Amino acid sequence: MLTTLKDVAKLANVGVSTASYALNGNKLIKESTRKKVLQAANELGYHPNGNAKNLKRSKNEMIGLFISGFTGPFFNQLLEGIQDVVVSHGYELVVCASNERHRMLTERLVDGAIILNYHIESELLKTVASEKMPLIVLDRDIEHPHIYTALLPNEKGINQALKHLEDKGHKEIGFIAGSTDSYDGEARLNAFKTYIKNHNLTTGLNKILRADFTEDSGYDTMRAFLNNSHHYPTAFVAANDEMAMGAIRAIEEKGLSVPADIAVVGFDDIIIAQYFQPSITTVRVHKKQWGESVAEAMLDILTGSDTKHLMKPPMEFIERDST
Amino acid sequence: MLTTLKDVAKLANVGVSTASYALNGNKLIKESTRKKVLQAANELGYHPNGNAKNLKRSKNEMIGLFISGFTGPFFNQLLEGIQDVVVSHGYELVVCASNERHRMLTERLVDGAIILNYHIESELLKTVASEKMPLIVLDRDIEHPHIYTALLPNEKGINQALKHLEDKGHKEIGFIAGSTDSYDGEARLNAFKTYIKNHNLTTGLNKILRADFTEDSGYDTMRAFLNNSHHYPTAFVAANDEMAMGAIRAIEEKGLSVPADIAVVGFDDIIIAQYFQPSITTVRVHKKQWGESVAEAMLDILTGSDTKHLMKPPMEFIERDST
DNA sequence: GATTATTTTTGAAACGATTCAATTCCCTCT
DNA sequence: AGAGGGAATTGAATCGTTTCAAAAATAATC
Repeated sequence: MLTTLKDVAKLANVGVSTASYALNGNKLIKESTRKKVLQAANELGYHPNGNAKNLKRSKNEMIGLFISGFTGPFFNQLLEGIQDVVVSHGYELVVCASNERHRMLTERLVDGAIILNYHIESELLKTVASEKMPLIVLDRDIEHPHIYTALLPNEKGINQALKHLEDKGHKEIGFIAGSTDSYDGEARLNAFKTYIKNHNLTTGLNKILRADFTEDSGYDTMRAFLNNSHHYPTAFVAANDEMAMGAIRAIEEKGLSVPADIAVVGFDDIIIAQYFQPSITTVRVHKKQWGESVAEAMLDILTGSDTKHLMKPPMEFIERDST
Repeated sequence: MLTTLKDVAKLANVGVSTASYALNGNKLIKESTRKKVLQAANELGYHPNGNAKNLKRSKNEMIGLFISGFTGPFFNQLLEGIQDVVVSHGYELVVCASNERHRMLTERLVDGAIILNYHIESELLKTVASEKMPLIVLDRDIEHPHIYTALLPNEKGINQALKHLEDKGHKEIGFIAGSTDSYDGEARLNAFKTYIKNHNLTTGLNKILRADFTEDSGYDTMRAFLNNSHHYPTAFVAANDEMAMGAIRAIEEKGLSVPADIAVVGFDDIIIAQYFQPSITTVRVHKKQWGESVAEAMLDILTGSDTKHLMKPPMEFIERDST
């Protein structure tokens, strides 16, 4: 059997409550007995049982980030930002990528959760969010007293991209959309549609290609499109960089040139975007800053000081060789 | 107050033990009462308290991966591999990046842990490893009945790289090492030294540059080296791809050409390696497979079937334009 | 030296589940 | 109608902590 607080107490020859106080640095305990207890704990290699502790305390000092998977180069920077802030406040961060049960979340093993996982249903989120466990969602919009929302300024980004293309003289612009269950993806698509309509640019439903955020899907979709159409827009906006890269591959394979024949702009500014040939014009999302501000907000919420941190992360348009 | 099992029981008008059995699908409970309980639980939005549950059951059905941070493109694929296997076995995976306390680990909030975090001291690991919580370490070698080791075949990789350079006619080869607290980094360095000695190749201590795994450090170190030396090796092996990239930048900036003047080979085969100009010759580590086999091993250990899964992940030499 | 403060220490009651052992139901069978 | 037996239910103990309220030990006061 693993060593427990009782064992420590026995060895140190004190009551278990004394042992507990001693280990937790309660100043009521005499220095000499604290020494005894510490010594005993050390000798036995004692570590407290977190489940028991958290159960009694009814808090975990732990905040969770729930994502859908570790694929894609997008997460790292966001994670870094969150991580930095969380640990600097004495909490710990756990990252869970799950697609079915989400026990860390539902069983309240964290004090607060940041959600970026479209697998988790909004209904579920509503039943777990509470005073004791606030949520910040990054990938949807939910109305609930304990669910906070931190969305990307997708519309602004798309507008900047389109403005740029318009300035370059493009009149007919297509869009490569991601899978429909992505909030951000659809937000970008909608922003695109609105802009096109308001600016009297030419496009048609058939110029809105549907892929699924992966590079391969971008390639496949663009390839299929070019094979079936004798006429094509002079520019495309993709809902993320990966698809932009795939599309460019397909375009070049078809003997057309980027950006001369077709310009392509991506979204996110993942690291490879600058190394790709041609380097990709894109909308940079400041992921690390986003992470930081989200984490700050969470900590504010947890410590009661109601938050002003939930501002949208800045976006920046980056012009490179693909336009 | 949050809703507890007792609340559910009361609403369903049954004893709390009945409620517990009902929710856990125990076949002793009559179908009609189970319905009642489920209904009540649903109505109250009940989710069990994980801490209480895990405390009583004394298991968490959760395995932890402990890494030092989310920086660097190395982790994603490893993570993916682990994640896939873990969830397909009904466990959940939590990833923790901590550098001080490691509560998830020490407080036994996971049933098993995979360690790739040089911040965690081996002494600590020895005090937490136990029958109830086995460890697999990926970044060191520990002798302990409940700590298993899964290291990369660094030596093999380095040998392949050097053989390749030798075949290309290089006689004098340098090495760009990472920071000294990395087990893999030092293993690569040592493999390099041994090979050089055994094959009578020329090098000197001054041809072993010391950087810290980041691209910038590779750049700085190589730049400093070239500025101070009138003579340089015709090839360098770097302990990872990032540093190789940095070094190449410095070399080209100096007006020398890669690979004509100096050939460079990296290690890991991170995604950018193939996009970089020139694309980087490197030793591919099959990170996803590595992750998978490690996870398989962990599950084997946890379910008692003692493991045969701990084989070293395959490595593959990839020749590209930088040599 | 008895009384009152002041430190220290401690047993016992939570926390919210699971699960054993005992009880209550409900049938079926003499 | 009473006994016997399986099915269904349940109270109570338990997991390993924290923490309250009370006891014990020590020091201070008159």
